[in-house]
This record gives sequence, C-alpha cells and structure tokens, in this order.
Amino acid sequence: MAARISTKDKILNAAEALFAEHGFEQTSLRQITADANVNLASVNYHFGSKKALIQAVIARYSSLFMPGLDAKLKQLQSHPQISTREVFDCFREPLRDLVHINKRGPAIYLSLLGYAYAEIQGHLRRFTMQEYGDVILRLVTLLHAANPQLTAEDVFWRLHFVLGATVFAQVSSQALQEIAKADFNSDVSAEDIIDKLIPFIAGGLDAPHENEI
Amino acid sequence: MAARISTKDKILNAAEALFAEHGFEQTSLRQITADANVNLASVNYHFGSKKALIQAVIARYSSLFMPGLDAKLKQLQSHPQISTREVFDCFREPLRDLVHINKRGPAIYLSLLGYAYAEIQGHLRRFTMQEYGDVILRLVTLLHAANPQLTAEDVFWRLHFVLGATVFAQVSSQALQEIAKADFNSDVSAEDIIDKLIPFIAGGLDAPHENEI
DNA sequence: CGATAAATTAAACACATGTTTAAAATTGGT
DNA sequence: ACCAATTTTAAACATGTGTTTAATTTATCG
Repeated sequence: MAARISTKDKILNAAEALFAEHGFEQTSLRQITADANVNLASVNYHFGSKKALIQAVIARYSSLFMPGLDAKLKQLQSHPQISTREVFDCFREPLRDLVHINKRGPAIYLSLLGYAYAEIQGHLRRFTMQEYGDVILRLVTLLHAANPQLTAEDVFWRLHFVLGATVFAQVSSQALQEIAKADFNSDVSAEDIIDKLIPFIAGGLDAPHENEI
Repeated sequence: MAARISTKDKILNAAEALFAEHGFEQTSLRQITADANVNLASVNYHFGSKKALIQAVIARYSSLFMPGLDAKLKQLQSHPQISTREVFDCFREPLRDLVHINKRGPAIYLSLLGYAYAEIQGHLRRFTMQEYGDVILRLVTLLHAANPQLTAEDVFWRLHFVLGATVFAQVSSQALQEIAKADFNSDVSAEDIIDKLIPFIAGGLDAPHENEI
C-alpha cells in the first residue's frame, strides 16, 4: 500500500490537483478533504484557513521553481549576446524539475499561476512579486537586452502577453488536447504544448515595434 | 436624469460590468441587482436563471461582433495574398464597434470570453463553437493560408495561444495598467493594449515551426 | 373605468461554503 | 505504563448563494 504520507501532504496533494483543474475559488475544502481522505477540519487545523492553504500549495512549487529559474538566468547573464529564445529556454529545466513534486507538476504549476492571476485580485500577484521580484527583474532585464529595439514598456507588456498565452494554454489544455486529438488525431502532452509555445512567444517578443496607424 | 431603461437592460448592463471584472461565478445576483437598482427576483423572472443571464450577456456582444468579424474575413478571403497581420486586423473594427453596446464594450467582451473559457467547463465554449463555428473555421483557414509553412495543427495551437494572450491581457488589464502607470508613467487605454498586442500575436503566429531538440 | 395581464416586491427556502468547537483518539517522551 | 501534547473527528455554526413563492403594484387595453 501507499507509504506513510502526512495529513498535511495528503491535503497539499489533493488540493493542488483540484486547484489546477478547477481554480481556487471553485474548489471547496470538502472536495479537497474527501479526495485526500482526511477530515474537513484538518485543513483549518494544519493551515489555518483556505487562503493559507492556497499560498502553501503555490509556495511549494515556487520555492523550487524560482531559484532554479534564477540560476539559469544568472548563467545566461554572462553571455555577450542574448537571444529571446535563450531567455525562454531558461524556463525549460526548472519547469521540468517540478515533476519531483508531482508527475504533472509542470502543468499544475502553470495552471496555478494562471488562476492566481485571474482570480485573486492582485493579492497573490503581489505576494509573488514581493517574494521573487528580483527574479522577475532579472528576467525583464535579459529580455530587454535581447530586444534593445523595444522600449522597456514594450518588453513589460509583451512579457505579460507571454504569461497570458502560457497560462491560458495550460488552463484550457485538457479541452484543447481533446480537440486536437479529435481533429488531428494527435496526442499532445503537456510538455509538447511547451514545445509548441516557445517558438510562438519568442516570435511574438521579437516582433518589431509599430507606431501604428 | 437617466432615460427610461427597462429592468432587463438594467440587469444586463450591471451584470456585464461585474462579470467582466470579477468573473461569472464570483459575481452574485445580489451584487448585480443592487448595482442595477432592481429586485433580486427580477433576474429569475426575466432570464430564468443565472446561467441564462450569463448567456444573454455574452450573446448580446457575440451577435454584434461575430457577424462583423465574419464580414471582414469574407472580404479578405478574395485577396490573392494574405498576411497574418491582415487577418488580425479584421478584428479591430468589429471589436471597436462594441462601444455601441457599452463605452468599455471591447474590453468587456474580451474579458467575458476569457472568463467563459477559464471558468465554465467547455459549456460556453461549445455554445460559441456551435453558434459561430463557421466564423472560427473561416478564421483558421485564412490564418493557414497566411502561414502555409505551418501545419493545420500548429495553426490551431497558435490561435489558442493568441486567444490566451488576448483575454489574459484584458482580464488583468486593470492591474497591468496601474503597474505601467507606476513604472513607466504611461496611460494605456484598453485600445492601446490591442495596438500593443497585435504585433505580438502576429509575430508569434509567423514564427517558424521547429522540430526541436 | 374596470378587468386582465405583466411586472415588481419582500420573504422564505434549500443548499453549499469556510470556520469553529469540544470531545475523542492517537502519539511521543520519561 | 503513564501522562501530556498533538492530532483527528463529528457536529454545529454563521454566512452567502440561486431560486421560489405569494402578495402587491403597475401597466395594458377593451
């Protein structure tokens, strides 16, 4: 049978799967505790509140992902020439390493980020910016170095477009995978989506600025 | 004073603003009816249910937007050469015309689409596909014509990346506008975001396909 | 006007949520 | 084995939700 998993971890495991699939607010503590086979009250006992549980779920991933990304970015920083593609490639390994938390860890983390942005009014975003602001700054700086033709503001906006395309793809990945299977008879894993995504976002970021009519 | 607006329209107006800002499930009928200055029970009287209200809100926009987009796409179809940029430019005018429903109509509609995708499990997506599937098909066909180097499946995926970047940008536009104001001292309207977005998504879609290592 | 239909209203309903409580069970250390 | 601390449990709590009801008001029109 299964090994000895603490109630706290049972809750985290069940919660992250449900959060990633349905979002935070749409997932009830009763669903989580039922899936985890623990008592309803244990969430409040171990985490204090649902909000604290949400933060704990995200923190477990961010505390693994962010340092990994930061190391990759630092490494790239020493290069004389930097391409957008190289910057985004920095995400691959740290993202892939999230399988150590959960087999579907990479997809789960991206979904969580997506819901965090969409649902909670800046609360979780501010938390992330505060905790890992230096990583984000390094990322923006490198992207700007790779695209000196853009203004800092353009880089800012395009980075968020990238974020949008990424999390959206993950959040709706299940439905899209089913459609792709039906229409093109192709099996696309969560990692395959990343592979399809990176050329897209790199191309978008490298696009020339336009003054527009 | 305000003109004579029917209770039904008062509800629609209040609902679409709240839905666009907080999502469907997070908006209660009590909030809506309070904002609209109507009785709580009038929603069920005029629309039958909350779900029917959500559909009515979206339908009011889609029934204006989709035919407009379709006309633009048909017009483009006759061209001998088609660029990705031209395809996406087809969105501009129909989107801008949504101000006839609401001054912030374009932003509202995109937010609604975003929440529709993220929240309701395929239900609303299937509705849209069924109702306006031919428009979507025309769109995909044109994009493929503009990018014959891509497979149909690549076009499919990239189109959804585009959708993700777009709705995400709109859903979180308020927070992003505030950050941009603080960091770059720039005022960015909802339309300005579209102007920044279009080069990005066109660049992403035009990106070369990669077999990847 | 007066009668019939439509619309509005306040109240209650049934249900789901996060949280708290207090008792019971389990664990850990001496 | 014992006691104290930790953990688990079932039940209740307070609150918010969409919906329904039945009475009242307003509008429609012969």
